[in-house]
Amino acid sequence: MADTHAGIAGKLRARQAGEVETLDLENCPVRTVIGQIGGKWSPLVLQLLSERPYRFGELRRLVPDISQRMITQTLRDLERDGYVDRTVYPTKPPSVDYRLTDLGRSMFVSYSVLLEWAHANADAVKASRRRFDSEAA
Amino acid sequence: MADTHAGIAGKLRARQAGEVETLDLENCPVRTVIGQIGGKWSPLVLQLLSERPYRFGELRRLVPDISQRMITQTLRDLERDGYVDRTVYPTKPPSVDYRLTDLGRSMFVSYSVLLEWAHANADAVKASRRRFDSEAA
DNA sequence: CCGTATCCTGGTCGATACTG
DNA sequence: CAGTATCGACCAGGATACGG
Repeated sequence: MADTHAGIAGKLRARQAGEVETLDLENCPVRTVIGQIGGKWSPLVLQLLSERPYRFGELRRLVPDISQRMITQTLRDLERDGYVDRTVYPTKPPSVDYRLTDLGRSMFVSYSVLLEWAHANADAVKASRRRFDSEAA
Repeated sequence: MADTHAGIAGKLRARQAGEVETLDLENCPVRTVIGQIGGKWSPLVLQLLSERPYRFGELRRLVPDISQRMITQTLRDLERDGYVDRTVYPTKPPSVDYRLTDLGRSMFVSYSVLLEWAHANADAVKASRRRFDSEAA
């Protein structure tokens, strides 16, 4: 079982007892998930899509300073991981919209707990950061 | 107010109503927090420290394949943000231990919700990924 | 035992230009 | 409108060597 984050301390004890058990960092569930949704634009896009479906152009306009390349890539990666569903309407000109899948909504419920913590405590973190940097001299 | 992730849809409505309101991506609370704890080694280290304090060498041995440079840097950054407390015992040879602060424990409570989701659903994500990649042809 | 300093590489992201 | 293609800058992260 390749579960790096489950019971690491248990593995330490096992190792001290003489067993040889190795953590599998290649196949780590946490990295699989966090690696994508922790990206630069993913939280922003996910938050928007958690409210309602959006069209490509809407997302692009709503997220300032995002390049066309990055909005495309972010949406493709979220679709690839099964968080987002992409629907093409073959109108002229074409129209595409994006919405969360059930998996995406399920994930975002858990993610939003952390996101809310971030909102509530970002000032404390920034304060700690300033203090640390000034003490560095 | 520089709160990128709070009420973006509200800002859309405001913009559609003719107001000019810009998102501040430089000073974004989510990036401040996620940028650090979403790093490659931070989740692993935080998970370990959530169990009990650890000494530097223990952490190094517990996290396979981490370089001395990265364990040091990860711990310093977590300390800088106020999540981790570093205690030096001036013994000979010196000994240093690391433990979560109250802020760190508070953060990890929220983080662990997402971490647990990742454990439970990583297979679904990987399956979706494989499906997407094979369809790409 | 617990680090710091230096160099280097691979991947991420942005800018720009072009297409169905 | 909704993308793809290409190039280059930048930086997180790894290897290695040395210091308190």
